[in-house]
Amino acid sequence: MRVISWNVNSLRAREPLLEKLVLTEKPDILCLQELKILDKDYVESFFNKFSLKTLSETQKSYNGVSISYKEDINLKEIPLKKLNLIQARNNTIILENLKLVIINCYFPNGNPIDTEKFINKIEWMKTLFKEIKSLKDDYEILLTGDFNVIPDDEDAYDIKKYKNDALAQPQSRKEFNKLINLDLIDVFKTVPKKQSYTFFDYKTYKFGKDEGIRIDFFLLSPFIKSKMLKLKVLKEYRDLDRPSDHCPIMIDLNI
DNA sequence: ATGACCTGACCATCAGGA
Repeated sequence: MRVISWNVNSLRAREPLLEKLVLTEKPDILCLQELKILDKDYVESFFNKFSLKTLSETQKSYNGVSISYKEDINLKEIPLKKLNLIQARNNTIILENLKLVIINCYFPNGNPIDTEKFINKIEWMKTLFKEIKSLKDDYEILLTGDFNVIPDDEDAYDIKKYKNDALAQPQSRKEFNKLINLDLIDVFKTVPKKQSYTFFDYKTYKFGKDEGIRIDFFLLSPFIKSKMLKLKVLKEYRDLDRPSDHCPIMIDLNI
């Protein structure tokens, strides 16, 4: 089973690259973030063209997440409503036959740090922690998406630039580590730094300078990790016409 | 450097991203 996660920074703007991604990489499950479109029917019909079913949480202009999947996959949605109370930031699905839950998240950015936005980021992460804590008793976990957290200094090309950024604050890292301490494995952690960056700022053309940060993740329970066949940041999609500022991330599982 | 670039709103310029 191949799972891809991608913060597309607008579905409409990324349609040509999404088509390429779907046709080339053939994901079984495709988790997207930052759709920036309200129209759920539009999102669904876009992926229908590629024989993918889709479930989505949307809002106008901002945020929005979706999970598309091959038609023969048997799954059900479990809405974690507390994660979508204010903005559309989560879809969660269960594959009952595998006892696996897949949680797709667009974590709040949280900047600037002296505002309500940062408080809301930390609250949202605490809510996610509680949800996963209760799910992990019954299910294997695959948690993915744009976490908007730089967990360690080495996950940025120059951590000094992020000293006052919500992504690298101790509180943000603490909430990230609480997820890890639920016995979830950050599988990209052992991938060499320059191959594990997932975001390159449009401003000052960071991609060309290889100055990125690692903020998109797969966090897996140990059994799912044991089924991992392949893992890759699809960096080439950051180098095409009209790219997202995030790279897609891809994992193959022997399940 | 509270910058730069990109997107959606909507038509001039702002909010938001990270």
